[in-house]
Amino acid sequence: MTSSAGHPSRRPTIADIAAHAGVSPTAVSFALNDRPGVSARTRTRILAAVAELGWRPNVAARALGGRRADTVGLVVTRPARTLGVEPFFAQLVSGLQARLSADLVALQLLVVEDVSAELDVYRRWAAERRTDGVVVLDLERDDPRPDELVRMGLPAVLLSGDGTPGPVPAVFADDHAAMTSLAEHLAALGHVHVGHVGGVPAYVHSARRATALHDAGARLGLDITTVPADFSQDEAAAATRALLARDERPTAIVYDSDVAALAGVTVLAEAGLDLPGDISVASFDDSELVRLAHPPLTAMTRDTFELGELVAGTVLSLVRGEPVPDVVGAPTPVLTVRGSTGRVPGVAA
Amino acid sequence: MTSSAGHPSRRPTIADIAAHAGVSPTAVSFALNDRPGVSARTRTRILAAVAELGWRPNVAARALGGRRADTVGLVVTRPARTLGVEPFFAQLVSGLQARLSADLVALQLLVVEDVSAELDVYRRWAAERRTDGVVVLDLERDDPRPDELVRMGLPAVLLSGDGTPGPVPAVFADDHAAMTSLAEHLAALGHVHVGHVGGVPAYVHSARRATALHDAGARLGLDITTVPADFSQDEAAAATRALLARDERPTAIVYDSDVAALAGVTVLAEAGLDLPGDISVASFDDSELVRLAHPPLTAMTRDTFELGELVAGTVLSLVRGEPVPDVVGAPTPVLTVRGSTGRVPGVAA
DNA sequence: TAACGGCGCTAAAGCGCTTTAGTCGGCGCC
DNA sequence: GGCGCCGACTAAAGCGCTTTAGCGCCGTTA
Repeated sequence: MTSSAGHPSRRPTIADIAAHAGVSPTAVSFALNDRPGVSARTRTRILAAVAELGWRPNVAARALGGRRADTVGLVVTRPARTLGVEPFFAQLVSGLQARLSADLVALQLLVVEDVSAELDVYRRWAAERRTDGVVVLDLERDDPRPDELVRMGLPAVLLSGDGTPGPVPAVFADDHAAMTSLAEHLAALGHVHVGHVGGVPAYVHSARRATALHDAGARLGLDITTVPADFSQDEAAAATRALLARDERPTAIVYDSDVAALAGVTVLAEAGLDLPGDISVASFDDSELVRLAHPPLTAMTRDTFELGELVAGTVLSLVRGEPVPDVVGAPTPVLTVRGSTGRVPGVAA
Repeated sequence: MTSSAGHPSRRPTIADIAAHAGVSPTAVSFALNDRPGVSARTRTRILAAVAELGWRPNVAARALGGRRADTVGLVVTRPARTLGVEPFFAQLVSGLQARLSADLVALQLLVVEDVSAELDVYRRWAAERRTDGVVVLDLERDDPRPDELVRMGLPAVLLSGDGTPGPVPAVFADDHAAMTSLAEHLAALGHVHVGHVGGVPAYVHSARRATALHDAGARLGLDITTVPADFSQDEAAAATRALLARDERPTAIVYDSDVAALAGVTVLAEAGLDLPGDISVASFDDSELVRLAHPPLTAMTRDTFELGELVAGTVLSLVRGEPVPDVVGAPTPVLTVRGSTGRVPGVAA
């Protein structure tokens, strides 16, 4: 198992394998990088030497020559602790990681306080040639990041956005269509007064979801009330209470995230409301959390792991200079009906 | 905001700032690395030039010179998708990240299939000088990783272990003591027949927990039945059903993880059992999931985020050659009693 | 006054790889 | 038969930084 003994072990360099194969380092480099200028015979001889000596590229040396760093970065601007709570992140990171590691590209993770710190990180990474590209989350209205990234020449892929082409490619899932189907589901169950615990209003995707719900509401004759909340469960709980306190108490509540939904369900339980007998609940994000709730929650299902893979694949293409569409379509979340939504109370089936 | 215009922007190198400050590159390097051989005057002049030109070190060049890569690695050997489910991981990673990024050290994440693939990754990282050190999880009995890591000279810190000094430093939380206090809690409530849905038996910490529970049981007169399960909720559910099917049905069940506990609770609910009226449930891992359950579950609480910070700090010390104790003590998880545990049914309070 | 030593600094080599600019020999062509 | 061309290969420079060796100067010491 151990490499052949002998000289006090020192990592073999391409000079070593060049000597071993009786060629120049240049030839080795060419052979390793599949470049022309080496005969098939020589190439096999070189690769044999590589295998025999157990050579591995020194990434630092490679990166120094202006090459790839074989690393993709992800900077998350959220309170560090929420990372551990939101299944979305963990799933996304798993997916990113899975796709990247298939190509032996590493994922670099960083959590920062705000967008300005995030931009600093990008600048540092670009300057240090630490990452070949980055994934950008939570696009905001008038977000400075895409333009800045273009300016500093750091390849980037946006997750989300509004589906319109921008300065950097975006992976886009149609939240609008998804939210519409949720609204239709509730309308079909006879609900009219629907509460909506939204996400951070500044986020483009949150805004899109709210808009979609209101659009669908107008069309279907629903009375939608959106109350924004941030990632915290406290805000989601407070928003739920606010909705319950309204004159026209909603008979159904839609939550923008699974964590918010769970917090909301707790409030509803404390208020003595039965699901779905007294009130229906749906979550926009599906996850383990939502499935494990009692009753399991109706939610918009999407494969976040797969989404991560898709995003990672897009970054890889971009980094390699392969053509990448301005907007990469991700599957639209699909409605999964579970026990938390039912017919509006007081109406015969 | 933008750097002063002029030459078609090119990253300033140490040569540029040397020219700008009127000294040699060597002097600049010395100044930047706080080495003697530069007068205070010159040093300030150099640092001023650095600031003015906005110089940033090129990590690749640094690493090439045999220096740090400023990166710490974490390889997780689990099915990639479970990563997104277990709050423990996400929290741990957040904590690691938080501590590392304070020192501008990056976290490299990789998920692999098995321990042999994990070792391959370590070998690659060591060969490529990609990471300065690694964090190792889920130690198993006769685990080859510590010795191998020592052999390849890659600094490593173990999370968990059994509290005895080994070839590499370990951060150790006393699961034994924690599990003991859980057992005492159940005994105090009058439970005698206690089920235990364990973790992966090969893991040292799972084994320790099981041992602790059985030890405490022997002392307190409990009848403990351990059924092992892996990370999957299916197995946890099956284990729960197995426990319910026993002649002497347990009046309380202890779960090794939060995810397992949630799956178990679902089974219990389906069986029409009321918590804690009919049966008590406790989870060894605390988390958001556990708190959001109905009723919220009694659990052993520890701050996993903080644990991550502690581990990261230990790796950093190790990498820098600072003295690190063989065993770094992490806080013992503390019992948090919630609504899921109550007096044994059929016994007067 | 000469020898010595230390300080402040520089020149130059080297880390492992890529890349540019060749060199050399053989082939086809007019 | 000389010319140009092409394929296979090499020499050498260069990426940005660290480090080793060494140089000149000044103050100290005998």
